[in-house]
Parts: sequence; C-alpha cells; structure tokens
Amino acid sequence: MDEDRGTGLPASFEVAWGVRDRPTKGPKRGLSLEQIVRAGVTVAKAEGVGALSMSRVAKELGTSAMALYRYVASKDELMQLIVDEGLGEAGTFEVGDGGWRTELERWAWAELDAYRRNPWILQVPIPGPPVTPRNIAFLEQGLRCLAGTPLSPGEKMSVMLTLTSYVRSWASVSMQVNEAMSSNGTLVPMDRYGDVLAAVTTPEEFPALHEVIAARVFEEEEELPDYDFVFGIARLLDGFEALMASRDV
Amino acid sequence: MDEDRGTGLPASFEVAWGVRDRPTKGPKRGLSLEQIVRAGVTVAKAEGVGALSMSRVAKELGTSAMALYRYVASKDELMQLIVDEGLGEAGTFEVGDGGWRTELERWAWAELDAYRRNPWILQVPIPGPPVTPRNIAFLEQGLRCLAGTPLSPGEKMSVMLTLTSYVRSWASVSMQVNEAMSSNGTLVPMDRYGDVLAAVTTPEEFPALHEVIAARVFEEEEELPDYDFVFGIARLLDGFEALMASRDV
DNA sequence: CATTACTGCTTAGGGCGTAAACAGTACATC
DNA sequence: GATGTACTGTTTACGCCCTAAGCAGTAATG
Repeated sequence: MDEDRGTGLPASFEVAWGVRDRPTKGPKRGLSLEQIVRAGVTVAKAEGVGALSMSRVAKELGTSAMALYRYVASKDELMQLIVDEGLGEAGTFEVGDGGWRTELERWAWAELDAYRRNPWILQVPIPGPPVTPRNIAFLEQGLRCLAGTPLSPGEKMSVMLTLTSYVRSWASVSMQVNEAMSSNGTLVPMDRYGDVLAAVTTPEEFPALHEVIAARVFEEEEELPDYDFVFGIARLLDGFEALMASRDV
Repeated sequence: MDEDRGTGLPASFEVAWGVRDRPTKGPKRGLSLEQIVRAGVTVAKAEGVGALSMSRVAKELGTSAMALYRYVASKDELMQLIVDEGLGEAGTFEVGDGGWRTELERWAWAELDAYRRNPWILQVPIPGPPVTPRNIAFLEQGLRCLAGTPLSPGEKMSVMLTLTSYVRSWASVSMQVNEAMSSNGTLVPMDRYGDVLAAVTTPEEFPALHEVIAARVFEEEEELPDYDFVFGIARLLDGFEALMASRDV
C-alpha cells in the first residue's frame, strides 16, 4: 500500500489509473477499490461528507473498517478517490468543434454541473495539484479546447487554473446560499440574514451595508441566477481572448 | 451559550460583536473570548489548522479544554471566530477616493494579502454567509467602493460575491502550488508532477496534456506571478464596468 | 506438501468533541 | 453579615474516530 517507485503515486491511485497488476498469490479479494470508492460516494450523497468514515463505508459494504486498508493506505487517500469518482459521475465531457470560446464555456458548465450533482465535493479540502484519473481527464479536455490557440503551454495551464478555480468558488458560494435559503444546516437562514446584520451593526458605522439591507436584497426568494455565473465566465473569456490577440498579431 | 433572541446569533458571536453585557453574578472570568480566539490563531499559524483542537487551544492558555466551553458553544463556533480574527489581522482596509475601480482593486489585494499572511484560513470550510465582525467590516468597505456607481443594491452584492470568491479561489490555488513547490506536505512535489502525469497517462490518450508536460511547464521554479492575479481581477472589473455602463446610459 | 504472500478480522491505543456532575466564587437580596 | 443564586473552571466519562499490530485462513508457487 505504499508508494510504488514507478509513478511516485500511492498504490491505490495506481489501481485507480489502471496501472498495476494484482498480486497473484494470496486469497481472492472480496472487494475492489472501485466498489469501495463507489460506496463512499453513495454515503457522501446520502448523508453528507461529514458522515464519511472508514467504518461507515465498510458498513455500507458489509465488511470491517480495517478491510478497507488492504485497498487504501489512509482515509485521506480514499477521500481523494471518492471526490474523483464524484466528479466523474457528471458524465464525461467531450470537446466539440465550436471554437475555443464556446467549448471552454461548455467545459466550465460541465464542471459546474458536476458540483451541482455532488455538492458535497466542495466541502472536501483539496490537498494539492490533481493526480486522479477523472480529474486529469477533465483537464485534458479543457486543454484540448485551447488546442488551436496561440497560447503557450504555460499560458494554457494558467487559463485552466483561472477558469476551474472560478467555477469552483462560484459553485461553492451558490451552494452556501442555497443551503442558507432552505435554512437547514446553516447558522443563519437567508430570510433572517438581513435582520441579523441589522441587529449587530449600526447604520452610522455600516452605511453601505445598511443600504443593501434596506433594499431587502437578502429576502428575495430566488437562488443565485445562472446569469451571474455566465457573466463572470464571459468576462474571464474576454480576458483570455485579449491575451490571444496580443500573442498572434 | 445558546442563541440570544436579540440577534439570532450564538452568544459567542454577540460577544465578538461587542453586543452583550457580561453577567454580573458569578466569579470573575479567568479568560476572555478574545484571548481564546487569539490563542487559536497562534496555534493555527504555528502548527496549521489541523492541529487546532479544543485541548490544544486550552493548553496554549494553560487551562482545561472544557473551560473554553464557557465562552464558546462548540468547536465550529470557535473556528469561525478564529478565521475572522485571522482575516482581520491583515490590517483594516479603508476605502480611499481613487474611484470605484482602483479602490475595488485595492480591496481585492487586501483580501489576497490577508490570505497570504494566514494561508491556513483557506483550509477552513466556510459554513455559510458571513456573520462575523471583521468579515462584515470588510464587506462594508467593499460596498463603499461601489457607493457612487449606478448599480442596484443587489448588483452590488453580486459584485462583492464574484470578486471575493475569485480572490479566495485564486489564493487557494496559488497556495497549493507554492506548497507543492516547497514539497512539504503535498503528495506530489511540483518538480515531479510532470513525471508523475507522464507515468500514468499516454500521449495517445492525453495529447494535450503531454504537450504541456513536454514544455516542462511544471518544472519552472517560479511561483504563480502576481500578474496572473491582476489579470483576472482586471477582466472581472471590465465586466462590472460594462454592467454599469448599461445601467446609466 | 510446505512455503509464501496475501486476505479480512479482532483487538487495542491514542485522539477527538463534548455531556454531566461538582466544588468554589462573587454579587444580590435580605 | 448571612444566605441564595448564578456563574466559574475542573474532573470524569462516553462515544466516535483513524489506524497499528497481531492472527487465522486461503490460494498460488516451489
């Protein structure tokens, strides 16, 4: 279960990538990494990421918690794999031939869609640069959107970085707002948010805030409109476009 | 330690806001909420957010873990207050009179600066809309940047949302990259990242990715340049500007 | 058949958050 | 000043968590 010199990745990740042949000796395995990971996704979907524990996942499979450690070196490893599986669940994105701009926008939408289907993903902290299969496959697709453009490889990566992190953070914010509106699990339900802020601040010290409160912005019953998302994406794409224009005069 | 009908917030938050008078009865308190929160920040800075536990914070203050529960209802509450304190540490941002665009850019920089000084903040999950003092004070400053603009209150909030989430996500990404480059704590150090990806994918299936790998993009020794940050911010500001233009024809 | 590598399991240890019960303290009231 | 009362910090205890260690069973290898 430790690192394999070959790739530098944990063994479980190699299995997930399909690189690594099962040892031939001992008894047949009662489980598979994929089963375990999928069980984890099931638990996360049903009970939230907070309920994800080794014992909980094991219970889902009818085995003991320690059995999982024959497939995964630590809980953190398993978590990463679970997130990767959840991300991939949204269906595989395939680049079309609509030009980089429309394709890249589709790509951003695909990521948002994945978060919408599995919002719990957003609660799992990212430990570092992506190394899991679905994640990298998605990156590949994004890079392909930029194939015909005059950007340097480094610039392409910057574009990917900027775009995914925008999507992720927007998804995260909109998820929180939605939760606050359904008022389960949040400290302050959305329809009371304005009152709370008003109770704790003064119009003298917080004039700009009170202006917003007075306009009852927080009492609207709508979710964050997709328009805001598209708007931000479009602005970023504008920026990329300008960058390209400066490259291939 | 429960909710006070007055504000709808937990008692500890009310104390943090300065709204709530100490009960006059019992023995003098040996601690203060501020002390506790600051001790938490100290621990987080020194040993990371993972080391933050009730006992650890208590030890820092020379008391028992349970003593903290006289000031805070749960660990989650304390965490939020610790994050708020860490955010405020960056120094208070004050709006100047440089026009909304330059002021808003300064505002974004101030947030980034706060994350740079206390990167651990980025690892604490956000439980919902902000309700803590420094956070709201910072929001107030941001709203003031937009004071003279023709945006509606709702639009102003959207701008705030878009901008902060961009800053946060960019900070988060750049922090991860930096960590991966110093290669402590990360699964895959940055200078091996390209090799790892190459070992686990094929150029046939991942052509676009291999192009980036071949360009040795991941082996550069530089951190993400501030230029990329400014660039993204500028694009978003462009977008806001266009929105304003459409409002006050 | 004996060896060997691998399986899943049970047990146990240390850490966590926090509920409950307790002895001591300082103000409010008499 | 005595008493009651509300509040203090502490100790103890429970349940949950991750996971190291040791164990009996299994299937391929020699």
